[in-house]
Amino acid sequence: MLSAEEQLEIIGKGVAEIISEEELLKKLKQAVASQKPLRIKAGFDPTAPDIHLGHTVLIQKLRDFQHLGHEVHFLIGDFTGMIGDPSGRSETRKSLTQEEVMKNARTYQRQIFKILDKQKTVVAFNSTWMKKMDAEGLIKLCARQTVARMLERDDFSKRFANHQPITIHEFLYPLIQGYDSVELRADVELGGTDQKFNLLMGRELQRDWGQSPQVVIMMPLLEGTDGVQKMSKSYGNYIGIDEAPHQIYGKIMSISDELMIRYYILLTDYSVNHIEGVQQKMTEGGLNPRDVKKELARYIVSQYYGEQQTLEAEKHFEAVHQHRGVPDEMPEYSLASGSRVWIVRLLVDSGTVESSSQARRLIKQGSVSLDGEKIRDENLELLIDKEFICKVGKRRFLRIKTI
RNA sequence: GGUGGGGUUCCCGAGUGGCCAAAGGGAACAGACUGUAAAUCUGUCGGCGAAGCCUUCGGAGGUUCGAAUCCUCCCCCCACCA
Repeated sequence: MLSAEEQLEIIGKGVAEIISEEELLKKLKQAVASQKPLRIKAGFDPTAPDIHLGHTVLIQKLRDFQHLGHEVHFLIGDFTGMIGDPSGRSETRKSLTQEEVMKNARTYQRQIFKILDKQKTVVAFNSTWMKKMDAEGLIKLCARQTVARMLERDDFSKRFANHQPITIHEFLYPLIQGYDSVELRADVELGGTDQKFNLLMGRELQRDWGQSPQVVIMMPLLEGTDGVQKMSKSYGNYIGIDEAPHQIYGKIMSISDELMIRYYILLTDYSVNHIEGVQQKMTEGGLNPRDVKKELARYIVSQYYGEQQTLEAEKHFEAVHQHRGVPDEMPEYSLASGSRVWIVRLLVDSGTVESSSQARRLIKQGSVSLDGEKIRDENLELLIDKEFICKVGKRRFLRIKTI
């Protein structure tokens, strides 16, 4: 085990806030002295069954702890998932059914072990203890906090001020999340900055239950591909770690140059110094941002797929986007040899384009080409006598085969 | 329970009898450019083999030559008071 100070440095990289650093150092020292690993808790709401890069910021920090020899408790909030975390929400979340929650939880587990060491990870479900809690227990838990305290929370107070509804069960969420820390006897809990209130609740409840309060470590929220809103499935700006390698690669290449730096800081192990150096070189013109971005794309894809697939993803990108070429693989559509097909019909029937209106528009805009030749006539009747490659826009391809 | 305010195209949001397939913004898509699926600029942005026609403004009826707009009923949402 590394010394407490060395550990603190690794843990501290990239975090938004630690409450408190002194307490953490103290706990680390104790762990080193007693050779007893710390119990690290991170809770996940099984709402989005796809883990995306935003989640990985936190999971990678858990991995750091694992590497340092600590015990990671991956808590799946199957019970709280039925409430729906109100954090950062401007409206009440839909609650999930038991079935949905369990299905999502399974997917979660499969995905996190792309990053975490399965052998060293304890997976827990908060329904284990919450299902046993009776009404009396719940009321006693509720008695620990006041409405005023709840309303201190920024999202609640905003909603309250804006006269948006807050349902009472939403107040239970932070209480239960906090109580989970009691059950897990967590030494440290990790969460996003938006989780601050919930994380602090754990400290208070642990104190109430006579435990030493957990240290709270908050990770910054990763912006999605739009560069504005946090990465989230519901905003459609996410990059899922289950996506195809070339998809991940491409999505990373589509982020703005500015956002790329942020991704470097939160998603790679490069030191802040190194990243600033790269940034400097880019502004001076010594480095092409495109190449820097390609390196980021390689870095991330190779985390979830091997070298081989990463290289293929890059080749795909270079062929299709950089050199405006044709990918190796594309959807195929077969037609009888010698038949004649109206180009619009072909695009619609093959599923390349959604409607004939859209196909016409695209043709008018000069975005449809056959074997590299632009089509201008939307009434074109195509004679199917050989294999064609049809390209729509920059990245939609169709191979037309003959039978 | 009482009183007000709402539900418009993927999202936000304007529209209060014809000029409305419906302003504006965002997203998306396309073209140009490039250093890339960055940035920027320009355009497109319900459907139909495209002439015209059809469907769309919470739902169902109605008034009218004509309804997103007016009337009736219903459904849903929100606020204030209790």
